[in-house]
Amino acid sequence: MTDESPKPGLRDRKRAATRARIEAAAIELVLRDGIEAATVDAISERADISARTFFNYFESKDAAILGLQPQALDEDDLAEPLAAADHLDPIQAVVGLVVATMGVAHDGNTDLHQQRIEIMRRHPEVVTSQFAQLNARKNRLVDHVRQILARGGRFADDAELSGRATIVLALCASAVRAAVETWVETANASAPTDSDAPDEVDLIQQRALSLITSTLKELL
Amino acid sequence: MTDESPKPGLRDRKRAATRARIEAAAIELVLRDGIEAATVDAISERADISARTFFNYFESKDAAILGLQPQALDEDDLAEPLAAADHLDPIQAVVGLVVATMGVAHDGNTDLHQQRIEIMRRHPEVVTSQFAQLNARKNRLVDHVRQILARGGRFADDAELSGRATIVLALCASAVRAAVETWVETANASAPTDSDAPDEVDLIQQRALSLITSTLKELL
DNA sequence: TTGCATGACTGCAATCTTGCGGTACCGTAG
DNA sequence: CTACGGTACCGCAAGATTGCAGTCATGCAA
Repeated sequence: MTDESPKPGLRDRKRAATRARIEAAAIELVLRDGIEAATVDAISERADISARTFFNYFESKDAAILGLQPQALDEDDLAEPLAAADHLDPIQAVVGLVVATMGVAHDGNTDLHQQRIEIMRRHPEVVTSQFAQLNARKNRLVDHVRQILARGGRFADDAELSGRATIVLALCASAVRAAVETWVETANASAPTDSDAPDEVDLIQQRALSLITSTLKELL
Repeated sequence: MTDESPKPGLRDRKRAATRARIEAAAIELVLRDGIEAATVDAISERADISARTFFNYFESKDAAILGLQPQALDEDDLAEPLAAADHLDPIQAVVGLVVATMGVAHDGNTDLHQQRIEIMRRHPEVVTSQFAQLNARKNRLVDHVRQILARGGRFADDAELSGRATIVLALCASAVRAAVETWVETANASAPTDSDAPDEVDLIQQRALSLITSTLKELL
């Protein structure tokens, strides 16, 4: 939407275009034929690429449907919250890491966004399947969280500490999950969102955060 | 090993035998060639069945390697802990459900058991991949846990309640996971277990339970 | 003993996903 | 303008998994 980089070069422009074509094709086909009938081959054909290239752009069919970036999660992404963690209480520190890692991203495209919401309503499995990725991401944090917990010095042996860290992260992942799922359910009942919900994603984010902090308060 | 049912009928005996053959073949091949080289086709061939039949006995290659039953999880399995839940405090009630659902089963065959431990040491991914199943199982409990939590009457709105239930169950699943994983890690360091560890599985079980209860105490 | 309903086993085809190797194209240094 | 390094794309094949439909064995009733 904004014009941060005026012209990223032909290569990148083409790549972005292809990516957009895949996302659009995926959404259209899923909405039209259902999620089973929308095969990778079909989506790829509609996007004018080979099936092989499809997986060059998205990690999985589901990721393409939801438009999820590969989310490389370099150490860079963690640098800032980790630095901040030093002078925060454990709860805020953990929350910072989680937000940096598991944040529900969404680009500016409202059309696609609305259609994806519709897809999640019709096919809750896609959402579910993405939590696996979220869990994987979680594992990269366990060491950091362990250090944060260690600072508190409340957990004696190493196993206890590791267990706690794992549990705390699972809790965060589940909070995100629970927030998304209850939102999908309730949204299911009400009419398809028109314009009165400017940013449902933010609402999910908030709900998850509130769940997380309220639960962490009792754990840390 | 014991003689509970004298003769379950030819059909069932054959089925059990086939199952055992698959388990043995899977373990042998994995230990000999590594987990990648031990394809479903290879295992099936060695067990004298078709690849299709393989998936008739086990939900996945990993399940076969670890010898995991499909774990139908009928309502029957839940009947007893649910009945008991009525007159227990929430913590004990939840623990009862979790044990009934996520228990780490192992049959009496010590040979296979030892070999599986060795496999888990060499290929931690197999273990990891099984937690997906554990998560799936978890979802069937969320309603029951919600009711248990509701009895306490400490959570106002419905969303809060659902969120809590989801989180509590994630916590339990993670505790099991953490227990298994730290065990695999530490076992990694020490020499291959000989005979001094009569029942490592029980140790895991205990460790998980201790983690669960200690954490639940702070949440409920 | 015979016959039928049920469950077991199988081959086949479709899907998703990944690794490998080869070809075409973009950006840029000379 | 041209050659070169790096990407992008592509086809191919293997591997896990599932649905479908046909065949055969088993358990039980007549």
